[in-house]
Amino acid sequence: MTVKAQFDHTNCEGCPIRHRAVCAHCDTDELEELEGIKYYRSFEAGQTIIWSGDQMSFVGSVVSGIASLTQTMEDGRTQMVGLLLPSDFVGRPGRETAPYDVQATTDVVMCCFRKKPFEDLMNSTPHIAHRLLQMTLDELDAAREWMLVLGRKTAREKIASLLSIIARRDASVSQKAQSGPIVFDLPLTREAMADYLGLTLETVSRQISALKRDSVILLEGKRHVTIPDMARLMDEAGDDSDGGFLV
Amino acid sequence: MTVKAQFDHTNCEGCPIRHRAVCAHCDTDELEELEGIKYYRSFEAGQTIIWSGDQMSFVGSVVSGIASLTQTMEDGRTQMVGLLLPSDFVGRPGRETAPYDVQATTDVVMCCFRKKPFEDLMNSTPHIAHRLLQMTLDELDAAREWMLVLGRKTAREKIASLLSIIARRDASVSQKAQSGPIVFDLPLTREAMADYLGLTLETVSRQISALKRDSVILLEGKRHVTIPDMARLMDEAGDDSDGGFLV
DNA sequence: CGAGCACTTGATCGCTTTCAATAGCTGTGG
DNA sequence: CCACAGCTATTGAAAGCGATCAAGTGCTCG
Repeated sequence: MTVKAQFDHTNCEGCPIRHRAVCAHCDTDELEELEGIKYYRSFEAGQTIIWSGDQMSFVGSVVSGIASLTQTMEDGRTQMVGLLLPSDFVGRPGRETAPYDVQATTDVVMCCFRKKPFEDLMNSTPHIAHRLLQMTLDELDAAREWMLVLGRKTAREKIASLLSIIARRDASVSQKAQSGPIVFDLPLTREAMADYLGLTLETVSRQISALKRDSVILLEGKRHVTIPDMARLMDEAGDDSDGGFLV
Repeated sequence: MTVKAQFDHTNCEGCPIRHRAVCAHCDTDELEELEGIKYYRSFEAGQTIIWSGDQMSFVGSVVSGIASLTQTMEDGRTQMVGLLLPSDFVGRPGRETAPYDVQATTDVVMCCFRKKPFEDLMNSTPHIAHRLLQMTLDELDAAREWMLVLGRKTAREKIASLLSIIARRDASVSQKAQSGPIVFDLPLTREAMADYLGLTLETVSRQISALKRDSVILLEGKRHVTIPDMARLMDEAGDDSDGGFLV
């Protein structure tokens, strides 16, 4: 099953992630060069995009859908170490093999570049290298924020933290107003949430039920979430209201 | 009390971190430019180098000693999110305020550059920007490795993971042979270890005692550690012997 | 209708935390 | 020289939180 294209596959100007991806600061000439070496790939939910330890033949950007970076221990314990949203960059110029599994959490479309030509382009166009540095620094901040969540927060605070990150991202993507209830669909299964939070899926389920019982969130079905009071949720997450998560 | 200089403070060629720091790939001309804007600062153990939220007026490299990045919640829970060793870079070009506290864990000497001139230099010398990207990607990998430790490992595995990281770094710095026992001094208090591992200091103490009782490690005093069998320690850490931590 | 999947809920277990007491060490001052 | 404060670290006992084991619900799809 192929994911149907919602946009023009050749013209970067009309690309939905044009203003946030690694190509954000490129001028028209640079964009043309990128257009010359890019190609699209689609992945179904559940598919592994890149296996840990494999050769990485391409790098690229998530155009739509959600992918995750996961590490697995020999006995099967797994930890999600990153959530890749539209415009996020996949791959590591200058390294041969992938350090983690990259999995499609939902159906995913990626804009790919073969690694070698992209590395060459990076060396010749400072705009791309500069943007990639900024994005990597942002990811590093996000990873470190998450270390606090994993190391020091309670199960309830972990769930609230995850919900507030998803809510915040949704708000920033759809440019919604800050006030009023926030509504979104959870893009993750309970198990994926558990792997991201360092919990079991049972604990995730229990804490979501508890937050619902305490009216911190409203649930319709399993996935559709309404947050009546964002400040309340942030409080439950253990963050002061203006503290900034980056994802 | 000022830390005594162990090296020539003007000449980068003789700098002990010359081959690993952000300036590693610079040629002679670029190095001269850096020498023009650099200055050294010393910090005593326990001192805070940068406060979270403050303006960052400088960036720089750790020359000697160990610094830590820590986050603190309002109720006092703290999580160390990074360990800065000699040659590691401090600061973030392109961002105004510091996202975390930077604290001197031991006495620290830093090679500093005022932020603005450094940013200018970064734009004009691709070698620096390129090296900083590589270092940032390495740090990102290290942060993600640590997420697995924080999210999924037991207290015993966490301690073993920390010890194996310190052992490995010591080995890489002193270029020791791979085989035979590894000996080093712990540069962290039990409390600092707890903050890094997301544990309490009592649990750290108990697990160190347990590893000692089981002859995974030998202890002289509180801080002097001998590791008779590195493979055994890595096994206790839950890593396969060739798995690679980056710090 | 039954299989499969995602999720919920209950009961119990055990690891880590919490609370508390103590030891060892260093430096200070009577 | 000894007493004592202050700090780091160890160890014990008890409590609590999340994991584990287990059963059951609701939904979709063939």
